[in-house]
Amino acid sequence: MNRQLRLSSILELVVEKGSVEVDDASRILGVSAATIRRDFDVLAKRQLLTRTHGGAVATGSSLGLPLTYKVAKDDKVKQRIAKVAAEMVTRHQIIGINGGTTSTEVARALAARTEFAARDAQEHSPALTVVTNAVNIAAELTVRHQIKIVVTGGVARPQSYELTGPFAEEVLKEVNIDITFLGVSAFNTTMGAAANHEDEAKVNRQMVQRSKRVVVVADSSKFTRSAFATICAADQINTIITDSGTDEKMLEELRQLGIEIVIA
Amino acid sequence: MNRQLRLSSILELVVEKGSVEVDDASRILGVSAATIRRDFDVLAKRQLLTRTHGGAVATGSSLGLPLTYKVAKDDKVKQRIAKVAAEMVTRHQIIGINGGTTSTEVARALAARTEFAARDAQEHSPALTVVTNAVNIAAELTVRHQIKIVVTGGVARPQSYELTGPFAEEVLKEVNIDITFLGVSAFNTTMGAAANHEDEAKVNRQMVQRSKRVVVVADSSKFTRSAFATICAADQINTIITDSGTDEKMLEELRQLGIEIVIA
DNA sequence: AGTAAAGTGAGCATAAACAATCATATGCTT
DNA sequence: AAGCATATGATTGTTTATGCTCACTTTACT
Repeated sequence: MNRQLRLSSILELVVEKGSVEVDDASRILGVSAATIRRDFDVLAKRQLLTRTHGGAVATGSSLGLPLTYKVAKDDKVKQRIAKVAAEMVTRHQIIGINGGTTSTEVARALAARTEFAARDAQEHSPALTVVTNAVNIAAELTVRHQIKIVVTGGVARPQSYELTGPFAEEVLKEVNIDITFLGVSAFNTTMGAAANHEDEAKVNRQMVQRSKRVVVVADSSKFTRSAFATICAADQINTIITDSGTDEKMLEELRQLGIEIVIA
Repeated sequence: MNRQLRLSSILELVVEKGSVEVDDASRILGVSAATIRRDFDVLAKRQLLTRTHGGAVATGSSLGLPLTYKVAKDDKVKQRIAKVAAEMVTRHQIIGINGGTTSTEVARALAARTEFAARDAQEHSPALTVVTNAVNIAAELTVRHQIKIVVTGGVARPQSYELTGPFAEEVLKEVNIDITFLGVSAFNTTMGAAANHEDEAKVNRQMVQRSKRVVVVADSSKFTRSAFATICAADQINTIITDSGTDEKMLEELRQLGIEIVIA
C-alpha cells in the first residue's frame, strides 16, 4: 500500500461518511496511527479535509470533485520541475498557467508554498493570482483561499481540460500576467513551442503575448517530440525548466537563443 | 462522534427547529450536558447561535450556512430532483447550469443520459451544449465527449466553485440558452430566488436573463431558508423541481404566480 | 418577595489524542 | 551497488476533550 493509494482511500472514506477517526483509518488501511495523522495533515494542507481531535471531517471542497483530480499519480520528474518553477514566484505576482500534466504539477507546487498563506486577516489583496485556461487546475486551486483564481472562459477540450475559442481570447485580452508557466507537447529551436491542437496553440500563444516572462516547463522527452500546432517561436521564451535527460547539444542551441536553461 | 461532527449536528438541530435545549442535545448526541454547553459556547462565539438559559437559539447568520458545516449527507433527494431535471432536456439543446450541490447533481444526471452519445462519427454538432460558471461541473463533464462544455470566465469563489465578476458577464452576454437549471440557496414568493453572495447572484441573474426557460432545482429546505442576495423575482421562474417535503400552502402561492411545480 | 428547581461555570481527574523525536526500513538516484 | 532521501513505526512528554462535582446564579412558581 503506497502513500498515494492511502491518501485516496482516506479521501474516499471521509467523503463517503463525512468523517473518519484516526483509529478506524489506521485499522482499515493497516498502518500506524502516526502515519494516518501525517496523511491527514497533508490532506488538510490541501484543504481536502479538516482535522479534528481523533479524526478528520470532509470539507465543502472535498465533496464536489471527482477523486481523480485530488490524488495525483506520482511523476517525480515533473514534480521536481514544478517545484523549481514554483520557487520562481514571489508574493503578489500574477501567474499564468496553461493546461497539461506538467502545468498541473506547477499549480500543485504553487499551492504547496505555504508562505503564501494570508499573513493576517487584514490583508485584502490575494497573495497570488493565477490565471488559467485549464478547468482541472482551476478546480484544484479553488479551495486555496490565499490564491485568487481567474479562469478564462471558453470551450473545454476533452483531452487536456483546456478552455479554447473566442471567449478565452476575449478574457485574455484584458489581463496582464507577470510569469506564464507554459506546458508544451513538443519544443525545439526550429519549431518553437508546440501543442497538439490548433485551438490550444492559439490560446496559449495569447497567454504568452500577455505575459512579461515566459517559462516553459518540459521534461526532456518533449525535445525529441513533434506536435501539430506551433504556439510561438523559441525566442519568445525566457526560461526553460527541464530534467537532466536532455541532449547537451540541444541545450546549447537554446542558450544561443538567449534562453535560460534550468535543470531541475 | 467527534467534536466537529457534533458541532454541525447541533447547528442542524438549531437551524431546523429554531432552538435546542441543552438536555435534548445531550440526549440526542450522547454526551454530557457540560460538553454541550462548551459546544454552545464555541458556536455562540462564532455567532452561529445565541445562548439562552437551558439552550440556544438560531441567529440570522446560522441560516445561510457556509458549506463547511454541512456534513456530507445522503443526497438521494437531490439526485431524484436532478434526474427529473435531466429528463426535461432534449437533444441539441443549450443548457445553463450554475454552481451548488444540487446543480452538480443535475450535471451528473445529464452526463448519465446515454442516449446523448454520438449516434455516429459523422455527426459534428454536439448532442448537448452545457454552459456553466461552476468549475467543478466543468471539470466533471469535460470527459464526456458527447457534451460540449462552455465555461464562463471569471474569478472562482472558494465555497461554491462558481465563477463571478466581469469576465463571466462578458461571456454570458454572448450566449443564448434554452434551459437554465438554477440551484439556489433560498426561494420564496416575496424574495424570489436568492444566493449567499452578491457576486454569485449577479452572474446567476444574467444566466436567467439569457435563458428562454428557467427551472429552479431546490429541495424543500430551501423554501424555509433565507439568503443574502436576490438572483431574480419569483415570476421569472418557469418551473420548480422539488421534493414532497414542501408546505402545500407555499406551493399554492407559487402556482398562483404561474410557476409549474414538479415533485420529484 | 421567597423558595425550590434547574441551569451554569470553574476546577479537577482521566483517558485519549497529539507533536516531536528517533531508529529503522524502503525506495529512488547515480 | 552505494548513498541519499523519504516513509514508517515506536516512544515519550504534552495537550486536549470530556465527564463529574460543587458552589453559585438564574428562572419559575407560590
